[in-house]
Amino acid sequence: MAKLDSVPAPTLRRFPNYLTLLKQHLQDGQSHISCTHIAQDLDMTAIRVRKDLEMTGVVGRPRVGYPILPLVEAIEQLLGWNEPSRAILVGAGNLGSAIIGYAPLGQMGLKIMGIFDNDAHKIGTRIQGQTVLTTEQMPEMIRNHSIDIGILTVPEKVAQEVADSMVSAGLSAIWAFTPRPITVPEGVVVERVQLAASLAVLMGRMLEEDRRVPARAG
Amino acid sequence: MAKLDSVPAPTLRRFPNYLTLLKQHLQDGQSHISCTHIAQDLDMTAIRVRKDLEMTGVVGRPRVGYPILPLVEAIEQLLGWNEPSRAILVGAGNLGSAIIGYAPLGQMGLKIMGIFDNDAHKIGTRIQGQTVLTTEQMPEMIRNHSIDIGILTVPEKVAQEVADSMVSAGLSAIWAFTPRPITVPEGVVVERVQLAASLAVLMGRMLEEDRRVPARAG
DNA sequence: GTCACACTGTTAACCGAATCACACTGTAGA
DNA sequence: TCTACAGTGTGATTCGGTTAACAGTGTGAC
Repeated sequence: MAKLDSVPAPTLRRFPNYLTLLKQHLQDGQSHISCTHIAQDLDMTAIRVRKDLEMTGVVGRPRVGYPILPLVEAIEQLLGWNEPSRAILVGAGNLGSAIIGYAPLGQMGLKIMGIFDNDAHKIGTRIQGQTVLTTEQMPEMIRNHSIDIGILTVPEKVAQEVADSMVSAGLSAIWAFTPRPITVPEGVVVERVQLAASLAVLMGRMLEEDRRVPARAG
Repeated sequence: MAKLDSVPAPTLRRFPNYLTLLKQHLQDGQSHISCTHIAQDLDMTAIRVRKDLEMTGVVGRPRVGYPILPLVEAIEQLLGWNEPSRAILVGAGNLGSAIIGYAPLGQMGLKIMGIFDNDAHKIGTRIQGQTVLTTEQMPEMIRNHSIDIGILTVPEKVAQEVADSMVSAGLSAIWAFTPRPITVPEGVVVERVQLAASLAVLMGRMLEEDRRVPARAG
């Protein structure tokens, strides 16, 4: 039985990596896999893999490893990827379209129920087979289809406003691609994808490397 | 003078947040700002702000706060955002186009020097005013224009291959949007943007919340 | 049957980041 | 000039996640 303890965020972040690897080995016909093997494939230490898998409650056997199928099922259950969650996307710009087109979204238990924008030029157009609706129709959609997750890819200026109307319509989780934080009431979960933060880490480390080995002089 | 100690990754990640806030206050005509104020605006603790700003080497004054302009300059220097870095993007699909169209890229010191793809349908088309070139032309471009950063938005299958040819052409940093890790030699910096990981955290926490307050049943 | 050992499960040590507590400083106000 | 105090700077503490160390276990080989 899976533990009900809260899973640390770093572990949650690594779960998808395990999933893709496990599914691949499953397709190759294997039924068990050892954490040493997983660690090698994903370039991490065996201990960390063991610790992460411990969260699933699945037990392994000496000289055999962990049973893959139960692992996959346990992880998917911990992530809620075993059954589809209903989601909407607001902001059908470049980024929004890219997210919608991101193939493995379906494998992650996400079902896009609607796409919204307030740009007259975009309303009525189709993205990946779905018609773009006006933002005004959003709250109704959230209520009538009991949407769980809102994907926020609107420009900075209206981000907070849209988030507010999402929350007041009953959404419980927001996946935000906004450069600045948004504030939500207690109980609503927000996860931000910060491209700027990621780039900052990349360039910061790059400068550090250059400083350590000054091969190229600016 | 800014410290040359390595800046912790979490701090690097927060720097862009400070930057946008600071620039905004600068535009509003303010010359100084206190960490308490910053903390309130960004919904974090004052202590953490102070610790982060400590890395810049800029000193604040009691009852006045930190001088904004030096702060901005110090942070941009630590991130290498003060002068443009030359970058290329490989993989002109949905995601690639979205990245190219991501407005603040220029403010982050990134100058896109070329866009590459190996899909015959895309080669020759224009994205944000730039013509898509064939992947074969990439190494030449890297060498001739001393490109620093490669943005990797290709499908999973060719990711490692493209990364390899980037590295062998002399790139020193890769910003990868690939679902699986890529391996590079020592000295090359890789930063992955993992959409799946982010979504995993969101949904994991959502389930936790539901478990804690079981308002909605299945 | 029994032996070796690959691999797991668990407790303890470690480390870095976040947080706390508090001394210090110099400005603003009287 | 003096005082109060907002706000900084810093050493000590806590905390969570990673790593290490080691005991336990049951499979596969002989």
